[in-house]
Amino acid sequence: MRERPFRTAPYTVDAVLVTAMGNELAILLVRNSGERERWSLPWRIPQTGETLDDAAATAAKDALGESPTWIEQIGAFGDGKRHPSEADVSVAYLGLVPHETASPRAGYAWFQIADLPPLAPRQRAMAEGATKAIQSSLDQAPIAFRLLPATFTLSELQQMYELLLGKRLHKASFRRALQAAWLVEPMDEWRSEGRGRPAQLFRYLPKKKRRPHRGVRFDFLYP
Amino acid sequence: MRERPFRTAPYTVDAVLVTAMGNELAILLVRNSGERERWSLPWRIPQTGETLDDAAATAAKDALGESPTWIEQIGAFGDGKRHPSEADVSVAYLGLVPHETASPRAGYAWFQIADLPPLAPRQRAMAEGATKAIQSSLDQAPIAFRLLPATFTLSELQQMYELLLGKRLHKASFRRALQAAWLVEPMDEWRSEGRGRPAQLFRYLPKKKRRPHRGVRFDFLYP
DNA sequence: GACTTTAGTCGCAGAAAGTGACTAATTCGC
DNA sequence: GCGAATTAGTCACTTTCTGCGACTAAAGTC
Repeated sequence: MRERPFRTAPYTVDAVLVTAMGNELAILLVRNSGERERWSLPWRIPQTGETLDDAAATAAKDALGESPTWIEQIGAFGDGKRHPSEADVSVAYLGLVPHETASPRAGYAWFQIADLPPLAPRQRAMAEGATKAIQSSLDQAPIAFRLLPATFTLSELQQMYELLLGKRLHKASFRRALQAAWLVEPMDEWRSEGRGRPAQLFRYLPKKKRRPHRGVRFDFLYP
Repeated sequence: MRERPFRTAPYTVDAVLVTAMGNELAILLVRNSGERERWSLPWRIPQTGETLDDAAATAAKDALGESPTWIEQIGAFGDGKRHPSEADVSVAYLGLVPHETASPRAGYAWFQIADLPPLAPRQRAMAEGATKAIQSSLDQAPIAFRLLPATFTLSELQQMYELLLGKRLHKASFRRALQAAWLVEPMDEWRSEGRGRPAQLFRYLPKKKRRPHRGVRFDFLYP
């Protein structure tokens, strides 16, 4: 079983880079060299000595010029579906980028998640896996904060949550919950957005207090 | 970059099979052939045409004689750490087994999760990844039910949750939450466990009603 | 038959969430 | 300059949920 020779790269690392564009999530794709209107996720074959995480970070940096504010592996995809490379397994990473600071390099472009061009089947599965990962870790990880710039208004934060959750939230409840969770810290700055009262700026407040959880919540999503 | 020849198997699929033994979670390990007291996770190199999921199911079946009640990929592990094979990446799967019905084949044995023998570094990482996966999807997936036999008493279910959560729960609150979530269906059977009033048997009730969720819960676990 | 043990329920007090109405600070139209 | 419009931020009330102690129920033990 060992010493079996392999002729193509055994696996790739693919990056699903996500940002919030307007009122939609968007994914970064790269135009396939040679083919006219074929796009794919940015991917990379790890070099010897390069870890999976390294390879994902490099693929992201090649695409964006800078590192995502969040990057996390979402799993290995294989199962016979086709991929731009000939590898039979790809390891997918989810990367989050604030849209304000994200300027893709030449050949790369953002596509709204609901309106993706045709992709190789395995890459489509990875894109779907990424959106599921966002959904499921939305209340486990600071997803929304990583899609926003370092400072933001509470209205912007609420809009981001509404986008991610796909539903409207009540302002007072949202802010109460936010305060209870000690997630955010006010700055001494205000921003005036044209009309209306200026909004105070906040920033994400990491570490710190973990609130005591209360009882079990049977909010199962699986059947 | 392509056409680079590989001399060893490019990747393995490793199964972290978990059960609840007494008051502890336990993992199934297999004794390494040749070496006296070295153990490892059950693993397998996918054959051509075999998907990752297939390979994990096969590894689990080889170990237990039957399929786990739950199996799920938890990610790819690599990053230079050593593995029994020479592959540089392994894809880990978490499998759950009710202890009552799990009888390992020869060469396999359960080890309490807090008291594992030395493992290859990558396999240790996978075992830790599996326990983290259990923690984080405990309220997303019917983990507890997959560690119990098909029918169980509510006290058994509560004990399983207490084991998984690592804390005691209040009986009345537990049952109220359970009822609100429509997760469980009473049978027309009772079981008498020696002393005390006999307990009614229940079974897991899949599909069906999804309760309307309420507002955001900022119960972040990450810093 | 009294006592112990486990199963299962009730109901209250306090905490948290849903919601509409209110105040505050700015720009725009005139 | 001033009122309308717009966005930010807070308050107070109602409804729902949770923690918890105390209770009833049905079995075995001695």
